[in-house]
Amino acid sequence: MATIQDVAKLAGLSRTTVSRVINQHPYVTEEKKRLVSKAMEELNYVPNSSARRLRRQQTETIAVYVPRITNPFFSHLVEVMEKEAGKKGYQLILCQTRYKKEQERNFLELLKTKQVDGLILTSIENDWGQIEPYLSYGPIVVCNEYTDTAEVPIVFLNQIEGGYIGTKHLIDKGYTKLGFCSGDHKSSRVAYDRKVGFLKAVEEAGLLMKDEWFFRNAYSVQDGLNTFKALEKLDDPPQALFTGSDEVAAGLVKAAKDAGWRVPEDLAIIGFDNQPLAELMELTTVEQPIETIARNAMELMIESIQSKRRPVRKEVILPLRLIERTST
Amino acid sequence: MATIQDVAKLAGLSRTTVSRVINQHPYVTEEKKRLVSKAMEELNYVPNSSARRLRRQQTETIAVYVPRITNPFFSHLVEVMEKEAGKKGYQLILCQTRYKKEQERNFLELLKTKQVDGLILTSIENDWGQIEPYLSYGPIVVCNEYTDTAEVPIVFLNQIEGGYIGTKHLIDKGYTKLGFCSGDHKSSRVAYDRKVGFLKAVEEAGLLMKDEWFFRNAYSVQDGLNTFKALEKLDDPPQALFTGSDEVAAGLVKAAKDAGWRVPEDLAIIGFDNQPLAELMELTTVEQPIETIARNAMELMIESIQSKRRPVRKEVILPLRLIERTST
DNA sequence: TTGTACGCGTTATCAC
DNA sequence: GTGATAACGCGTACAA
Repeated sequence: MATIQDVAKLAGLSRTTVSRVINQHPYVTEEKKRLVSKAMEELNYVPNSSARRLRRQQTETIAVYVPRITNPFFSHLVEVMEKEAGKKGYQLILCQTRYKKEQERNFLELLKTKQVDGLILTSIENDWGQIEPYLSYGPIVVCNEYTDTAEVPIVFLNQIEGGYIGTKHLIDKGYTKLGFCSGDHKSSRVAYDRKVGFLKAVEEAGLLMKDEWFFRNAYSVQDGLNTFKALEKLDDPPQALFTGSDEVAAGLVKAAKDAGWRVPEDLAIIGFDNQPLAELMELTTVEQPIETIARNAMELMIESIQSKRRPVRKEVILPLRLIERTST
Repeated sequence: MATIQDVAKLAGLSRTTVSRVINQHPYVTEEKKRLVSKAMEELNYVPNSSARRLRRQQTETIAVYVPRITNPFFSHLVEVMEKEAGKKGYQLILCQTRYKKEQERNFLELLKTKQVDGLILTSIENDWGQIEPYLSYGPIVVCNEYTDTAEVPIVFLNQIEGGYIGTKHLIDKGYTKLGFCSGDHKSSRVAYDRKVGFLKAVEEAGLLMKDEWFFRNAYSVQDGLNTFKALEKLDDPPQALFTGSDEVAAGLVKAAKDAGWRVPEDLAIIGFDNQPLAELMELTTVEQPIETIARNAMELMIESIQSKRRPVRKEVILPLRLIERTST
């Protein structure tokens, strides 16, 4: 493997000059530039990035945390982020926390050991107090999930609004017995806020709720199938169900139909996200502007890295939109 | 940021000893070990990985190429790979080639510039001749896609068999006018071989084929929808359709039903992969053992990195399985 | 406009 | 057992 030294020798110049050519510094004669280029080509030279990283104290790499990449919401987020990062010359390291606190903490070491220039969190497993100290090692941007205390750029959606408009839609359709089904309300602010929006709409309409109409820890198609099994056993099941994702909604629709229920007559179901799946299953759903939040988050990240300022809290809140189909 | 030097000073020892403790070398007194550990903790010291990389000439990072991470087949592959890599202390850099030759070539520089220890390709856009030279910079493993000439470990599925059993199933069901719909047969060996298997079954049964029953460049749900629109216009459409993915099949089923066709009576459709989507849409499909190929590929990769042997061709071929549902 | 010399933080090689 | 010293490959004050 050729080094910068080899190139210098072959070109009959110093390492400095070669380095200047590589990094496009001014004050190098065209002639020497050519000389250097020729030598580089001849030796098939490429700068060693480890050395560069050490010298420059930066890696041009960003870590993105997601619970699982197979969740379509997160894979979409990552797709856009990778694309944006690539445009600016950054790479992405993929970190799947698998909804585990410990796994998330392990990945935090990436920042501490200078393997990456910054972190983008799309979900948060630990308390912010656990994460906050790592800010002294590099910037962190939060995207999708959010917390009140974090002094970092945060890009998120108005999930209270999301919960509200979805629920309002069900109410407008005439359903009076409403169920709520989502992920973990305890640790996830997203799920929590949607519930707030849901309850707001329910209250405004003066509807009654039952404890048994709340279902939690539902993330996947399979969870949707299971949720229906639970719902089916109730003496007084809800007529309509607000869910936290299209996958869960799709699972519910499938299970309901398999059991001979009609959708939406016997059970109306609303999803969240507007994935391709939602169109296939004819799900009414609340659309999230994934590309926009992903792009915004990546821009804020790169800005943070390059400005080297101490991060400040900065909220970017984007709107949601109802898409009506036949499941409600 | 504390360095190894700072730790050494605080502990009253040399850098060497500190390094020995960090890297668990033998021949260090328990007492000094404690001294060092204490100093490290006090200074909140963490080894700088850029320096380590430079010194050790390795990055403990692996690049994985996929066309797009939003394709569920590839996101599943990546999910498993990341998990396996993590177990062995490696990280994953995600590279989306977006089905573009140039994008793929750009990413090859990662290996050349020593940003990663190795490359796993799950799709191949360029001719192998373009990729082969990079083998001198580090190991490459091919997974899912394949080529005849590559002297590297390759983990793949018997796609001829896949095409055959799917088609045979359609024939056994009594369909005689069969269509074929997949990605690009030119560049993708996977698509090509499935077609070989398809034709083999068709020929064995002595069925006739029409050129207009072949549809190509179909990858997504949307492509499935479009394909139906094309099929619908034919004077003599096929009765059953073999497709290269569950997404395409799902799109077809949706479009067919929307147009008032019955599935499978008016048009039978078989998918490929057995994703959650296949269950939801009741698709008969050919199951691929994704986890197994992902795990195998990652193991071969890490083995290649650690053994530092010149790679040899090594095929790992795994079987496929038919899953019957109501779409056929 | 070009070159010299030093440092980035680690680890491997020798001595002792 | 422990420590000095020399790489690893690059970038940049500073000097010329």
